[in-house]
Amino acid sequence: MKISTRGRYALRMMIEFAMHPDTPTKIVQVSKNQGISEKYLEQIVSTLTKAGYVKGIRGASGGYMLSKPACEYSVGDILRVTEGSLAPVFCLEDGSESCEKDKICVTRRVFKKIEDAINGVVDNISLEDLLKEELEINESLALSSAAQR
Amino acid sequence: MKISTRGRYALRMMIEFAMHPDTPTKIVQVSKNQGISEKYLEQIVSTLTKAGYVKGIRGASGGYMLSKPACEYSVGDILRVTEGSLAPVFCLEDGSESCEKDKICVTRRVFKKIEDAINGVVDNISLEDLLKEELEINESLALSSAAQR
DNA sequence: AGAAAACCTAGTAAAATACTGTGAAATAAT
DNA sequence: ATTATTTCACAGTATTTTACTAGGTTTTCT
Repeated sequence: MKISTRGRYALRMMIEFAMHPDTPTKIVQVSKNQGISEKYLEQIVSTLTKAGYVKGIRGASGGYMLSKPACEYSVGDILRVTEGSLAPVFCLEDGSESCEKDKICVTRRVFKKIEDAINGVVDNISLEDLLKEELEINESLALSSAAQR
Repeated sequence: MKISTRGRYALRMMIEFAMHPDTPTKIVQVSKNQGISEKYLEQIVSTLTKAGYVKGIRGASGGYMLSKPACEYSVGDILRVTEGSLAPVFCLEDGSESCEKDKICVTRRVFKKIEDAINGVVDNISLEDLLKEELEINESLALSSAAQR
């Protein structure tokens, strides 16, 4: 019952992209800032581009940019596309041929409630929300380190 | 982001135990009813006994019994003990030495909210609730099959 | 005594996870 | 035009987790 590195790294990468929405962000920069392997980030970002969430710009001075403003992404969007699905059991996933016991299964109902609860959280937090929190934290860190001098 | 068979099977097994709270239920019976390997169920039930959730009675005419009334188990109890944890990331787990970025991490907050949401669901459904639903379904199935004659 | 159950420990095949590696294609800077 | 820089694409691999299987011991009822 864990969110994998793919989803977690994707979130952190998207926040990086959201920080300079007008200039492309390079993978190598994200890698350095976040301490995550470049190659692995490339792989993850490719699912984001395929989903149309980011635009890749090739060549020197290239990088990645969000294709929409940060407020239009939910955490759920990002996690679902990178994780594959947030359903806690396979029988709740979209394409799954419902396991015949469909309407008989009491545990299925429990899992549906769990799924709804998860979606309720992640669909109500936007990338912009994360960005704002991140900026607030960075600010307060800058202030406290300035105070130490 | 999936609940494993251990957790799912444990729930179904506990429902079986809850159905005859006064007589021991044999693993072989659960196995037949649920179509799950005996040996695997044995392994799962051992974590339930170690947690004190069920009592094993050895010997012929033995089996397993709930150690408390069904209303005193939450689905969360059962899932947590069999799954290990329901935290969506390792850094939220009990014994984990919080990853230094503790208070700086914006994504951690998201994951905490997810965890809280999951717990909110599973801690508010009791084994008795599941049992009742199960019995209702069985009844309606019996009625409809009787009507066919 | 014998059968039937729980209990215990170890092993194992398959899948998923978390990467690494190689190189091609596009673009900007020189 | 060439070179450097970046995304892009695809393949490979080590580790971990999952989902079991297997064999045997112990306890207790009949």
